[in-house]
Amino acid sequence: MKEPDLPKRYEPASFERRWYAMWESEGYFTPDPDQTETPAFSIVIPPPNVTGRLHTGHALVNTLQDILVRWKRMSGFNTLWMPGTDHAGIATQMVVERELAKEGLSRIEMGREEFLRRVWAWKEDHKDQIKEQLVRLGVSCDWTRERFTLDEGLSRAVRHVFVTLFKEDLIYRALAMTNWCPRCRTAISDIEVEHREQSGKIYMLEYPMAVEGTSLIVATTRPETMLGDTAVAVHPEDPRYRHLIGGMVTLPLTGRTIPVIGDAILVDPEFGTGVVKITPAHDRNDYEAGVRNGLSQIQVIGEDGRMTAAAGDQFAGLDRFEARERVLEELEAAGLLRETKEHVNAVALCGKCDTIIEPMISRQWFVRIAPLAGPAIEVVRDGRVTITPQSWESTYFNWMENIHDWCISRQLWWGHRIPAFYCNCGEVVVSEEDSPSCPKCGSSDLSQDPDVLDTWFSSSLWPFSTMGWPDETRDLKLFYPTDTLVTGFDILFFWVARMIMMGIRFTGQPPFSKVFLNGLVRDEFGQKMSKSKGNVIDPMDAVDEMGADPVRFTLAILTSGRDIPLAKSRMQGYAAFANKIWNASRFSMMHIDTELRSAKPINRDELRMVERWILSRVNAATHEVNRALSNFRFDEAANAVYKFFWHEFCDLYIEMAKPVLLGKHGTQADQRRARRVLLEALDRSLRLLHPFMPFITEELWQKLGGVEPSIMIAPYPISEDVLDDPEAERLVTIVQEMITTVRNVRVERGFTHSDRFRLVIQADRTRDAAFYEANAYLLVELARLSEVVINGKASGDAHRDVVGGVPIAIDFPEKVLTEEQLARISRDIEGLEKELTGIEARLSNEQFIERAPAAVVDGARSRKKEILSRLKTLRQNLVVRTA
RNA sequence: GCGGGGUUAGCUCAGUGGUAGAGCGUCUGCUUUACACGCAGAGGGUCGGGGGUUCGAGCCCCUCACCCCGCACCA
Repeated sequence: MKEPDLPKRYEPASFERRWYAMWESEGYFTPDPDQTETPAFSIVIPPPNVTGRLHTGHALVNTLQDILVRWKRMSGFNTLWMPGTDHAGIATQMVVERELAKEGLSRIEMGREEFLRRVWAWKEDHKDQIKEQLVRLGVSCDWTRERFTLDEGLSRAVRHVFVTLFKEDLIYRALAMTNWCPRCRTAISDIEVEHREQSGKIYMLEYPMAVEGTSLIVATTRPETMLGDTAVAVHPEDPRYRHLIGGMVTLPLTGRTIPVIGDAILVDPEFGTGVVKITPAHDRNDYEAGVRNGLSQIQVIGEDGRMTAAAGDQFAGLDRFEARERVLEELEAAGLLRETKEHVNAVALCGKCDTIIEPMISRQWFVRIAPLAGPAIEVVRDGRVTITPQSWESTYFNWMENIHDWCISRQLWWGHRIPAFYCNCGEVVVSEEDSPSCPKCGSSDLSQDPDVLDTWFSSSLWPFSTMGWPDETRDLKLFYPTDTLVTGFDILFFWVARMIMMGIRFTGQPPFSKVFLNGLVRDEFGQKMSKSKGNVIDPMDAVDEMGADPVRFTLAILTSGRDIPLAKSRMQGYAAFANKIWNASRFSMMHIDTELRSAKPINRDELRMVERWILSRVNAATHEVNRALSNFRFDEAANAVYKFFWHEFCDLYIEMAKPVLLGKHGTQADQRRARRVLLEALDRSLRLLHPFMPFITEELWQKLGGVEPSIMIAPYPISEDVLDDPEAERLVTIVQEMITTVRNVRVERGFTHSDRFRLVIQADRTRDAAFYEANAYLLVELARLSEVVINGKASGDAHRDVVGGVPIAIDFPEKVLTEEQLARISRDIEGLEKELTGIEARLSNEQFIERAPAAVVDGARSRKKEILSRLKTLRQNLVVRTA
């Protein structure tokens, strides 16, 4: 035995950065471009915002990808994980505008060119932050291929797609009702609008009829829009009002008179007063009603959220919510505010800044999406693309089948500028060229559309634009379509669906065959993390505190397909696991020379039962980990390796191997063999663990003197049938249960750790008797016995039990039972009797015998036998004096 | 209104027809020479309520209750 060259505790800070630097400099993250024969495995990263910071959601999605990527790479695939970042139009522009505001600057004053220069500078300053944080996590992305959505190559792909879709009339420009964010000063698409229930007020306003002397009452939650009303509608069949159709009402505060119209689509006579005010310029339904009825549109709210001149002198320039108050005051004064009621409604908010959306008519670019959606629905239906968890497929279909055209123009400066050019002659030129000339009048004095594209437009091309498309590159040939996409369910519509549509349209294939949607990271009580709740866990703080491996392992073991309740205590628990791995390796190194790594293969015929057992168990864990990872069951995979390593390898195998390793039992040949098996089990364990805990496994592997230069390119264990050993599992399990029984009774009898007893095993079957004889030392050591007697005679007062069908007796120095043990035995007996009643009821049921599978019936019969034998034995224990 | 998910041990969650599980927490011992970030042992659940199918239901079907998440509507 020797002192290992290893600290007593797991100290991740001492090696994590070192190994990452080695992996990267050795080029292990970069696939071999010449290996066209090897099957490829590729993943593209969901690109984080270029100026963002890593949060727990990123930590999760990237840990999961890295587990898959490392697993596949070790399993022999030519593996590419494509990294990169997203320019994130609105988000980045907002951040930089905020920074400028601190200097008292605004982008408007600064101008487009200068502003963009500042954003690029900001991007350059921050672009490495996300990468550095991902590196701390240990992700094995191929950084030599790092991409950015505004790179020249990706921008070319964007222009090519835009122009192609425009030529096919799948992109068009139109005046339409759009969601306008007065704060971001841009239109946004429908899915960027969030709805939130809010309690507010609804107002009943009186609109006097111009001639009839009566009046109509309309209800509204947005009184300021009345300034832009151009009609009042009733249901054409409504007997209360239909005679008023064609008449006029005087629109209060404006002096305008507007018509009363009949519209069966807009008006539900059952709802409210049955009269609806129509503001075509500021409400989606009203807009459509306006188009149907040829009404004019009066824009009373401007792009900045302030009232326009058209709202009238007394309101112009007011913020829309100030205007609301003023309108109400004036109506009140005029006696036309008839009623104010509490009202709950869902307000539309900008998904980026929470500002209330103002519906506004504007000229925007749209993708005609239905023709693209059809094939994208098909590939999920026919299984060419699978979504896990599968329940998301219905959500996908539901959305795709009711999809609306996608507004892709944004009134921002940061992003891909729309490749449309306007000529003074009125011609619109859509071109991939930077400065096309007008095909109609020949002029070269065209002005480019000032707007940029929705960030998600470029994101939707990510799986192939990052690989050099539209050129036919080697990357595309080798790695496209990619294999798996891992991302959060929150961007299923924003990103996943659109990638599938664009991928099919432009490459003829869906961009990936499997989608794994991970849940939302929540706090330990299932609450959303938020700064205001103060329950946010910063993944980098956690990495600093505990190491990257425990953080990764925690995220993996919590990923079952639902939301992830992340708790500090969980991470601490898996930091303890890392320490366990560390110390088990440390123990092993006390017995293993590194040259054993090159030792000859294990001769299975020489193995002792416990050695056969541990190899069978490591094989079972190997099988389970591979199976679980294939099904994206990260929790099951992590659990399998955790349970195996801690509770089987450490708690049982190492303890069972100690007598031989320490030279207390067996020959020198036994000791050599035990070392070899210990190494084998540890080696396989570390490789199994590597995708989950890359750093600690590398550190330990290197200390063990691995054959390959790095564990990350060593082969991943695969299960081998030859290692499965049911006999060893059966016998060693019985030994374990015997040990537990002795320990248990020892405590209940009030004996201590150092008291030693004699154990008698009635092993009648000759083959098993030899096993117990040969392994008696295990029981002596682990159950702390004085001696084990096979088929001997126990004293009449010994504690008796039956373990795995084998009767045992523990000879205690006193025959006194404690109250506690008496109670325990009685409880055991009661439990067994209850179970017996159940089994007997089943066995006496003819239907059960007839219909249940034979294996189940046999199982019940042998269980009955076991219970009877155990009951008989346990009852003997009660026939003694009590204390 | 449409769709999806959930309700299992104190907490957070696994468990898709055959004798109820994990982590953390709790209780009791233990400085056993890899590890007290440890070892050993224990306690703790009529699997949301009701009904049905089945020889057998936490698991399948129906129904009720409550919770969560999308989408749509909201004058």
